[in-house]
This record gives sequence, structure tokens and C-alpha cells, in this order.
Amino acid sequence: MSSNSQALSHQTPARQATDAVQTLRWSRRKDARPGEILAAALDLFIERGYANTRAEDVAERAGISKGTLYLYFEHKEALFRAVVRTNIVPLIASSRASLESSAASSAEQLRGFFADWWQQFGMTPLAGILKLVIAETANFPEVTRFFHDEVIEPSNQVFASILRRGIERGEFRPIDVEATVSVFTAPLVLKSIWIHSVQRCVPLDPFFPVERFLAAHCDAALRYLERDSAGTLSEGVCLDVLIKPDQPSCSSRVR
Amino acid sequence: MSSNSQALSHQTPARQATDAVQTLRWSRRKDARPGEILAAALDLFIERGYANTRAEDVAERAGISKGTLYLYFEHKEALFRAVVRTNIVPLIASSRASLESSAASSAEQLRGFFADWWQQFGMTPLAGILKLVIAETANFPEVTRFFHDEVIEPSNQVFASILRRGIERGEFRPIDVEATVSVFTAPLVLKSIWIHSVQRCVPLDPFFPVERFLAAHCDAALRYLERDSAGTLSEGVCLDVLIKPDQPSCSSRVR
DNA sequence: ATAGTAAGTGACTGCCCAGTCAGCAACCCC
DNA sequence: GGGGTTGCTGACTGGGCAGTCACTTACTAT
Repeated sequence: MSSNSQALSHQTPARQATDAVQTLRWSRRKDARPGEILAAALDLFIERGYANTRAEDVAERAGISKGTLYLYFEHKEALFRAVVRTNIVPLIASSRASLESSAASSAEQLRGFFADWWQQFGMTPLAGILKLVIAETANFPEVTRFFHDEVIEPSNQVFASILRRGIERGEFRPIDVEATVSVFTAPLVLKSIWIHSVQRCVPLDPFFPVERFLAAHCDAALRYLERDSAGTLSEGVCLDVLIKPDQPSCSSRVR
Repeated sequence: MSSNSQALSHQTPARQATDAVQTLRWSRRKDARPGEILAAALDLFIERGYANTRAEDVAERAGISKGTLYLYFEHKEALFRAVVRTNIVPLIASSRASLESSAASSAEQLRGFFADWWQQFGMTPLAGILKLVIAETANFPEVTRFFHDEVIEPSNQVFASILRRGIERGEFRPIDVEATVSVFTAPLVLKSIWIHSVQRCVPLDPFFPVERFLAAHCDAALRYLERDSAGTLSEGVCLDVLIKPDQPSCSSRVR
């Protein structure tokens, strides 16, 4: 209130009053803020990437000022981590649920797995996080590690367990489980990444909708696993070496 | 040797002359510079990403000063574009060469295609460019478009033509060519990206070498294409709709 | 009412880095 | 050997942005 404090003052006393925007600006909503900030940050990070998103942009989209953002998150980096974590955690829970307990045929289980994966992940904005994590690997290796451990690996394990069950029950032929998981998750994973990168610049051929892709993918996986094919073209691999139901040699690994 | 000659004064009259470093610094090599700069930039962009690579870092690695860099490249952006272009162009040429002219069986051609792809691209630093382009899509959409048109699309065309030949000759069963290309390039493409992202943070299981992956991938593709499998698990797809030698119904669609 | 506290603000600071430019060093040619 | 040309240098500038903080406003407890 000292005399010269008015020098900078932008607040003519007559009009400081109850402007709707102003009211909304100053509203105190401690509980709601973090969620709103995270949502805003998710959108912007996916849209523009981490480096090109300014803290102020996030704040603006969340309807707050930059200062407030830093009330809730220590760094921009902390914000990034929180975005990844909070969006990923519920996914992990839901994925564990759909596992187990199914009495369906292994082929049906696999179809279900692919369908779920696409519906609950590939199609959704979460796929944007995947792309984001990959793009920012160099900046945030721990985030990548976290993502790998908490999302990728668990998902692969579900897939692998379906394969193992199928093999045990004689519904699938014995194959290299790890390699198969790697090969047949790739199309879905890459498609998810693609949507948030290349397809932004080169719109997908309208005559090649995702459905055709998904159908071919599912079909390819099941054909690869079916027991009674003649195998005229492919030679198969040295299964006694590659298949490892109980991982005999691996258990001795340290670290 | 001499005690104080090491002081900051770099210009003791006696020794100003033929200091090796100094000579190298000022050496005038107009022709060699661009290549050296591009090589340095390639390394750093792949290692740290575009945003985190400072012009000065590139200059330093190329053995020049920042000013010199800007003598050869207008912007940092121009440098990025040049890195992508110059590294990609020879690839295009070589890929066209290996096409055509082969009298091998279609299965052999496909095996060759996969092997070549991996050896000439996936395994090499070029895969780093792929990852880079994807990571920087938001910043450089034109580069992504360029990469798509000049690298991805042509490569897919080669794959597709092998498939079509195989189908025509009765070596492969009739399938949705586009979808198959998409599904079976994905594992290789994703693996390439993976090497430059996730695997930096989470080293690959030493008991799961790439070879196992490549074998399973190749095997899966050929099994998917073989003619005489019984098809007990997979139902196939409505081929009359999906395969499109001449796109009967699609041509009428608008948009 | 009113004092105290907690949420919110945005101008400001300091750092980083892309891009510049005046000058310097090598090379060339007479 | 000296003058002209060209390649090269690095200190400097300007802009952008992460993060801060003195201040403002809302709410609450008495």
C-alpha cells in the first residue's frame, strides 16, 4: 500500500469487481486442480511433444496461471512423470482383471486379448503416451523403464500365458513363446505409435481401414499357432532349443 | 615440459606457429565440412534427440566452430532435414536395385526381403533416423511426409509386389495384400525403433537374441501365406471383399 | 466484523541457446 | 612479399521459457 506500489498496478479500483472470468480465475478448488492440470498436460504433450509444450500453455488450458501450476507440481519434469503414471496406473489394474478365470478356448482368449488391447489401449489417447515415452526416452530414461516394467512387460506376460495355456492344452502348436509375443504384439503397438506420428502427416488410405489390418493381424497370429498345418513353406525353428516351458538355464542368471 | 608455457597465454611468440590443434582448427576444407557436419549431427540427433542437441555440440563434434556450421547450413532445421535426406537417399537407390530380376521362389524372395531389410536398415544407424522422425513428427511434418513417401511407401511396395507375384504364381494363398504388408513389416519396424528407445533403458534379455525374433517373424509370415493349411483356428476373412485385384466396390466410395 | 490462513496470480529473473558478424588466418596469385 | 579472397572463429545479441515470489483474493474461525 505504499505510494509507489501503484506504479505497476493494473487494477483500476473502479473495475476490479465481479467480472465472471475473474471470479472463475480466483476460484479456489484445491482438489480439482491436479486432475485438470494433468488432463491439460496430457493433451498438450501428446499434441506437441514435451519440449514444445510450455508450462504456461498447460496452465492456460487448465484454466489457471503458471504460478498455480507450480503450486501443484515441482518441475515440468515432475508433471511429465505424473502424466505418465496417473494415466497408466488404472490401465494396469484393468488388464490384470481380464486375465485369468476365462474358460474359453485359447484361440478365443487370444482374439479377446487382441481386441481388448486395441480397444482399451491402441485406440485410446493412451497410445499417445506410448509414442510420447518413446520420443522422450533420451530425456527420461526412468520413465521409459517405468513404462516398460508396468505396462509393456505385464501385457506381454498376459499374452505369453495365453500362449502357454494353449500349448499345454494342445490347442496351439509348440512355438517359441517369447519370440511369438514379440512378433505379434508389434503390429498393434506400431499401429498405435503410427496413429500419433506418421498418420498425422499422411492420412490413412480410406480404403484401408483399421478393421482390415486388425483382421489380418488376428488371422496371422492364429494361423501361426494352429497345430495341423503342413508347413511346406516355413521350416520352423529348432524348437528343442527355443521353447522353454520352465526356463532351465535362465533361472541361474544373476541380476 | 617447460613450466609456465602452459599458462593461458596461448600465443607465446616462439610457439604460436605449428600447434597441431590450432592448425587443425583453421584448416580450410570446404568440401569435407558438410559431410563431417552431417555425420556429427546424425550421431547427436539420434543420441539425444533434436531439441536436446545444441548447434555448438554438433560443431564441436565436427571439429569446427558454431559459426562455421552456419556457413554450411542456414538453420538448425535445415541441418535436420539434410541429415534425414542425405542418409536416406542412398537407401532408396539400393532398395530399388535388389527388387525385380529375381527368379527365386516367392518364399525365398520374401525371406530375402526380410533379411535385407534388417541388414540394410533395421540393424544400422538408419533405424535411428526412423525413430528420430517419429519422435519429431510434431516439429517437422514435412520431414515425416518425405520419409513416408521416399522410404516407407517404396519399401512397402516391394513387399507387396513379392506377395502379388507369389499369389499369381500360386505359391501363396490369396490374402489381403495391403493388410499383410502392414502386419508383417510391423515387427521389423518396431524392433528398429525399440533398439533406439526402450532398449536403451531396459537392456534386451541376453537369452532372447534378435535371431530368435527374426526367425519367428519370418516363420510366421510364411505360415500365414502358405496355401495348404487347414485353417481350423482362424476363420480367414471375407476375401471377396478384402482382396482387391482391381478394387471393384471401393472405387465408388466418396471421401 | 475481522484476523488469519490458504489458494491463486503474473511480472520478473536468470539461464540457455539459435543465429550473427566483425575480425582473423590460410591460401592463392601475381 | 603483399594484396585479395575465402574459410573460419567465438564473443555477442536477442528471444524464449522454466521457475520464483511479493502480492491479491477467497474462505474460515472466532
